Amino acid sequence: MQLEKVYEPQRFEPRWAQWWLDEALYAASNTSTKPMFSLVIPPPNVTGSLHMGHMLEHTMIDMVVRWRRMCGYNTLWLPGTDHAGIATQMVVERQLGQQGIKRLDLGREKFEEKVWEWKAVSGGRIVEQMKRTGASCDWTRERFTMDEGLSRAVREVFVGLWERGLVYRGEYMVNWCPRCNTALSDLEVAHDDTQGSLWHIKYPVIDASGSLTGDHLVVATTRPETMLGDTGVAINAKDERYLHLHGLRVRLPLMDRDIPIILDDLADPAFGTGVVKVTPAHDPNDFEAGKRHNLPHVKVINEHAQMTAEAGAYAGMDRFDARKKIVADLEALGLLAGIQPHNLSVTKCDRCTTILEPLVSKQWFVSMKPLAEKAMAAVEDGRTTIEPEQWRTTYFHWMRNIRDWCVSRQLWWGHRIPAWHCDDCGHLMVAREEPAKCTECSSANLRQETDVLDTWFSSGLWPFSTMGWPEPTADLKLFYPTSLMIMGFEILFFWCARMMMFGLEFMGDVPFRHVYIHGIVRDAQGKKMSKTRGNTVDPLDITEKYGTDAVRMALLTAAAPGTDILWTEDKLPASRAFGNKIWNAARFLFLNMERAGIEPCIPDPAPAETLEDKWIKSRLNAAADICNRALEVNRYHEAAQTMWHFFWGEFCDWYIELKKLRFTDNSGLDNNWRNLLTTFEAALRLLSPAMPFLTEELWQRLANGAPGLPKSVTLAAYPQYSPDAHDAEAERQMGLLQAIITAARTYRADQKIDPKAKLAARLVASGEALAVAQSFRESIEKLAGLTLTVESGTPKKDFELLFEMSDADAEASRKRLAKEIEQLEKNIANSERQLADEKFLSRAPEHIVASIKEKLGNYKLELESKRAALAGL
RNA sequence: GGGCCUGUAGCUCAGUUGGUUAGAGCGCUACCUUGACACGGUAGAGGUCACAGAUUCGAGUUCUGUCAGGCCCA
Repeated sequence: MQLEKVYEPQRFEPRWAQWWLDEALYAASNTSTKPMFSLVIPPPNVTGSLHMGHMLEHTMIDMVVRWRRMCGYNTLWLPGTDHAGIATQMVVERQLGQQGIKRLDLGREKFEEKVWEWKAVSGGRIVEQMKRTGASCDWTRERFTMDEGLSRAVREVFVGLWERGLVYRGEYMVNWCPRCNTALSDLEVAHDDTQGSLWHIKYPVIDASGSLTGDHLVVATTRPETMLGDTGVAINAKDERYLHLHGLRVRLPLMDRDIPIILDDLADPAFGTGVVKVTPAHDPNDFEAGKRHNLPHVKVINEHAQMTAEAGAYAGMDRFDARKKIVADLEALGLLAGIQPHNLSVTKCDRCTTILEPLVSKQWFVSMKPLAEKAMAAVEDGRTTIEPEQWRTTYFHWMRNIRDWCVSRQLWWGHRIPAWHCDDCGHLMVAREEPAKCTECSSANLRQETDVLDTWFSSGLWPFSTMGWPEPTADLKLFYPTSLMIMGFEILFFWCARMMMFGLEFMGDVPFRHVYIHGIVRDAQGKKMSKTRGNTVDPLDITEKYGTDAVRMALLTAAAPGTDILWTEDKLPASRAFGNKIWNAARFLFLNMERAGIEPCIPDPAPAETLEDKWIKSRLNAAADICNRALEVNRYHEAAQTMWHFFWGEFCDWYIELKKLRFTDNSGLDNNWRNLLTTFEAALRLLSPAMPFLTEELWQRLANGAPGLPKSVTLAAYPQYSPDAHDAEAERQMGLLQAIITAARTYRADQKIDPKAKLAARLVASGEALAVAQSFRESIEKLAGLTLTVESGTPKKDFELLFEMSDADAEASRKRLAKEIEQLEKNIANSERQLADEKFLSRAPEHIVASIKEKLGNYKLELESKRAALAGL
């Protein structure tokens, strides 16, 4: 069998992706008795497409899931998407807008139909992209947050919370997005530090009889347009400057409304003028102050951020136009005392960046404190772990300062709140199914609540709603709690925290045993990738160009816990080169198998007879050990780097190089080949979780359809550590062999000896080194370009390699030796100083002292040897 | 304002509980178009671990402070 000369993953990746799907290779069993490993995907937004963040997350998940599966676990990776209420509604509204259709003209039902149509198109896209990248999900269990079953779970939980008294409805000040036309939760608000202004406005003081006193109070505000809704002016009780005015009133400019001067801590004597206007309808702090002082609400800005009829002459204007006009009008009246530049934090809509308007409205809330307490306890006692550690701290910090969650959204796309209003008596009913008549007055005039729930409400149920809850399904029984959750920190509060709360409340147990928070993929300058910045990388583009395995490897090797990935495209050629290396190692084996008269096969294991066989088995064992332990604790980069180093630095650089010297035509499947092929096959299994496509392609070619083998390398056994396979002797001896070859090569390079010229050399050694040099004499000659004589003797170090130097330039050697001697002298001085230090001797542990002594001995031997060599030049 | 993280080779980053001469990939230099691979091979150069103190026999690693950069929450 001939492999093409160059690794071209595009040729086989789509084929294997499709085959894995067709064979349903990754479907989990809910009747299996094998140990279980389950994980639910953080559901991507159904309207989105795959970006680098997904690619990183899915690659990590896929690696750990594939590894568990190969380790013999009954493995479930449950895929799906969420309906992303606001984002999806925005997209569909925009599309309809292009056809000149308005949502309100269409009506709720028709609009919902349109969204479902769009979902069918767009939801397919991200799933197709995932399939192409080989995500080893159980596609038979794919879910969507708006599926019937998941919607039922949403109703069940909402009603359950209502029955527990944890859901309430009321008039509160909420974050309102005038563009999305909906209330938002605190988490959907972005705070943006902006350079603004502080306007100082004169409010004329009036006395009890209603006449102007000629005095005035100067208030400082960042939002002059809200003054039209002022219903009070606050001063601080400790502020001597204004106390004499307490009890009087001021005449609100532009509106000619008389409003009281109140005493309240809202007024900070150190800020601005120390006098603050109070607008209970348009500011959260003023809302509270208004409650304390019974101030009326005057709503001057509406849901569309336009001035209301209450705004008098400004009615109908946009809030920012009104601001300009009001400032101008105040100035004309001589009531503008000044304008100061001022830095302030502006609240914006997380989705559309529109500046939010705090508005009072009737919304649905979930009481969070009781839920948060359970969620904290579960992490405190270790039922769920959160790693890296810093996120555990963040989790607690947020939970401790939690506030109630506004869950209602004024959207049409989402789970409609299961509540009904009686049009006759006004009674409110929350129920699992639509009631036939009012439970108070028996009227049949019922209207369902028009609000829908925050998308994160349904996402919060994901680990159990996807498994069939509230039905007691076999899936739930086996796969809940899930084993692991891998996700980004940006949804730690939005999602992870809520899943913890809902899981504990409704399943009586945590949703997952471990949470691992990965970093985010940034651009080369460390900036977050975003479409508006235009610095995004399309994972499918680079996948097409370099292959999925290369993209995976580039991400994995860079993904150290707790750090973000600065994405530079030069990571890709490197990992594709690694793929090419693997490909060509295989190509080499296949070519030589043909010469040896061997059909591709995975032979039975053979005893390791040669040093290189014993050594590579020991190294494979060590690599398997590191990979298994690293994957156990989410150290993906460590596993990936270990695979890389084992395959390239050990298997290719040394093992194959030594093995090829033993090839003879028509040898047949001897022990030499058995060892080589079984090691190669084990290496493919070792690498499979990281590079599933390439390893599958090569493994299938090697397996050659032989009976009795697993269907796919991705279902074969992952290499495991065995203490018996560790061979210290072989590692030591191989180390000597490598040192001999490297010494000769270094010498040649230093001396700039023609690479084709054979160099005569003498090796003096004793014991193990002598034995190794004797049995590998020809190999050393070939790999280092020598003609070598090996002599028994007593070298100063392990061995001495001597060259004929009659006409060679000794200068380079002298320089190198001098440098090495200098380093050795430094080391010796260091060690001697340490060993002369009584404090060190008395306080350091014995094994450390012993190791320093041994080190010193070695340095001295080496120094002697180098000095002799230098003298001999 | 409260909290978290980062600062190690030209670049991107590793560096478990303090203990050999601080590592990798890319890049760089020299040589090699050696029959698997130039997406390659061989050999190199390159770091006072941001700075200042402290603890310790011993600090890249622990503690304190300073500087620089980033993030989260108000």
